[in-house]
Order: sequence, then C-alpha cells, then structure tokens
Amino acid sequence: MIDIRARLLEAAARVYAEMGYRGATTRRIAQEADVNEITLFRHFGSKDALILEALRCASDGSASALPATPSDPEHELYQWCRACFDRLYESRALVRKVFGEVVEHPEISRFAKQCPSSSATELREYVRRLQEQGRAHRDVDPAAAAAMLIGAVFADAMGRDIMTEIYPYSADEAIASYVQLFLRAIGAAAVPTEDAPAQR
Amino acid sequence: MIDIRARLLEAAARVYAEMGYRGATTRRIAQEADVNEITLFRHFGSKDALILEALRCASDGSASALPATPSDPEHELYQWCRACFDRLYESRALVRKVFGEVVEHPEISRFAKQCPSSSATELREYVRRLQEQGRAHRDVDPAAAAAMLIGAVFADAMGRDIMTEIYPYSADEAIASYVQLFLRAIGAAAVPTEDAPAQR
DNA sequence: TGAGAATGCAAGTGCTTGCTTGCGTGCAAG
DNA sequence: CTTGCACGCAAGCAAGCACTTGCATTCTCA
Repeated sequence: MIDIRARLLEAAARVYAEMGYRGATTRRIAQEADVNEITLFRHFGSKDALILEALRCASDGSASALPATPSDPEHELYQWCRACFDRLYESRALVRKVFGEVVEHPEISRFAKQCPSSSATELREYVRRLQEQGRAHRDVDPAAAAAMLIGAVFADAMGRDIMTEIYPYSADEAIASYVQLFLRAIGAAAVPTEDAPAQR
Repeated sequence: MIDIRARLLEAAARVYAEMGYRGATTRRIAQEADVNEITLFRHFGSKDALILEALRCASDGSASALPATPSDPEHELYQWCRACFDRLYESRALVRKVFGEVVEHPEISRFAKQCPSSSATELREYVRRLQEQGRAHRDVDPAAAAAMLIGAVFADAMGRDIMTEIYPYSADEAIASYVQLFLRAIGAAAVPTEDAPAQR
C-alpha cells in the first residue's frame, strides 16, 4: 500500500522535527504513523534510509519566483519575502533541527542549503536588474544586500516564536519593514525625499 | 579538586555542541574530560544538572556595548557587530544545537534568548538616540531596523560555514556591508553623496 | 478456489544508555 | 598514625535502541 509508505514518511519528518535524529526512534515513528515497526523496516530497510527519504520529500516543492523584469519592487519583494518566510516559519522546527545536525549528518545538509541558496541567487539577480534599470545605487553589492535581507527573514522565522522581545510586531509588519529598509539601503525606495521626510 | 569540575564542564559543553543533548552521553563527556564517569555523577548528580550548568557557564561573559552618545555610527556599529559576530561564530555549533533543542528542553532556551535579546535592545536604543540627534530618519522603526541588522549578522554567523555560495566574501567585508546598508536604510549614511544620482 | 504479496504479532539479539554498588587507593589534616 | 575525603576501578542494572526471525492473518488477483 502506498498509503502506508506516505504515512511513514510524514510521521518520520514530524518526529524528526520534534526530537531530532537520535530522538526519532523507529518505534516512535511507527507508532506515530500507526504502523507496525517491522513494516517500517520492510519498506525502507533502515532508519537512515527512512529519515533521509523523509527529509528529501519534505524539502522539495517549488519556491516562489521574483519577476524577470522588476516593475513594482516594494510589492514584488514583499510577496516574495512573505512566501519565503511562510515556508520557513511553517517548518521552523524541522529547519532548526537540520541546522543543528548539519555537522553530525552531512548527507542531510544538502536539503538545508538548497532552498536558501537558490533564494539568495534569485534575489541577487533581481537587485542586479534593478541596478541595470538605474533604479538602485550602482555601488551596492548585490550579494551582500541579498544576504542581508534573506538573513533578516531567516532569523525572524527561526527566532520569532522563541525571542518574542526582539519581534514585537506581526510577521506581516516585520517583513514589510525589512523590505522598506532594504529598498532604502540599496537606494531604490519608492519615494525617497531627503529634506522633507516624506513617508511612503 | 576544582580542576576536575572545570574540566567536566568544559568537556560537557564541547560534547554537547558536537552531539546535542541525547548524543552527549555521560560516558563520552567523562572520557573527553579524562575523568572517571562515576566522578561525574558524584560532582553533578545527574546528566541534566551537568549540562545545564555547563551551558550556563558557557553562556555568561560580557558583551560589548554601544556608546551612550553616538559619534561615529559607522565605526561604532562595525566594531559592535563584529564583536557580536565573532562571539556567535566562535560558538556556532553550540548555538545551532541549542536552537534546535529549544522546544525539547525549554530550560535551556533562556541561554539562547538572553544574548540576542539584550543585543537587540541595545541596538534599538542606539538607533533611537541617532533619531533624537536628527541623524536618522524619524519614520524608521528602531525595533524593526535592529531586528534586521541583528538577524543578518546572526544568519551570517550560523550559515557562513554551511552555505558558502551565499557568503562569498570574508566576514569583515560582509559585516562592513551590512552596517553600510543599515545606515543607508535608516537615513544615517556617513557620506550621503547625492551629486549625480541624487535620491532614487 | 487458491497463490502470492503485504501486513501484523510475539519474541528476541546484541548494543548503548543513565546511574548505582562495593571496594580499593592516595593524600592531606588532626 | 589515624581519620576522612576525593577519586578510580570493576561490575552491573533496568531500560531503550536498531534490527531480525518465524509464523499467522488479511487482501488481491487470477
């Protein structure tokens, strides 16, 4: 039955996110999937194979894309950051575990690197296009700027539920602020006036 | 002997950073400290008490401070961010483990929250002082700006050794870029050269 | 109806875990 | 010299771990 396989994979990802590799025992996973522990081994052979496959399944899925030609940077970046944030926040427990076990289980690290890396590349190219359009300062380094925005979004998604003092606002407000600050930083703010402090 | 106690605490923190709570077995810690396992229990009573105390010791230590009255924001912020980064990067393995186990071991989470929280508060107040001095835009939210910079530094320190594509430059260059972008974002750039490409 | 595959159950293997007991040793203070 | 303390060593305990074996059950498909 394909149903049992799927249930095992889902349970494995869930238990791993909650307890980590060592804590995700085959007994616990089987129980959570409401499947006999022996069946688990008959399907995947070993705990290693199960968890690797479960993380592979949990990590694929399409990321949202930035438009090829920027038109409304504030709106486009907000939507994009929001999508990145939601994806990260939803699986924050799993992401935190994976990051904590990257050194112990290097095979796993590929899933951790993949998503942020492609996001960074995409944002970097987007900034470069803004520069080519003359809508962003040329002396800004796209890689550093992209790393900064993505880092802020990542840290927010990972720390929001833990360090509530740092993140007093809603995720919506926070991300909107990051995007605005980002656009000002790269000199692409919507209506930046120097003397009169015009707002948005 | 106080020497043995210190050796156990140091070994416990080291093994915990490498293997996590479940992986940090009392046998392994004792062996790493070159101490008999029984002596470990005679000193601390239980594995729980040992690791809690080890993390407490590893987490205290004074953080660098931002000046009460800003004078050279770029230099001051760079020094401060650099100190935060170094501290985080040095203990990145431990920090990643602690963050990954915050949900499982809530007692531990206090050590994780403490440092970033006080840093965020300090940076927020610094930005507010810049605003009061009229050296930063008033419509910037200090909390959001602080969260953004600290988030970027945190994410860099945690991800630099894992996702090398995102961080192609040295930590020095990266942090200098973050600070410059930050200052532009809050309208406090050092030398706002607005000759040719003035605003936008 | 009957064959074969997928699943469950009971039991068990060898290993590791946190932690304990009992006993012997070196060593410094009274 | 003796007392007490800090430590090490050998051994072990109950529990949990990944994983296996043997057999009975259910279900599908021919």
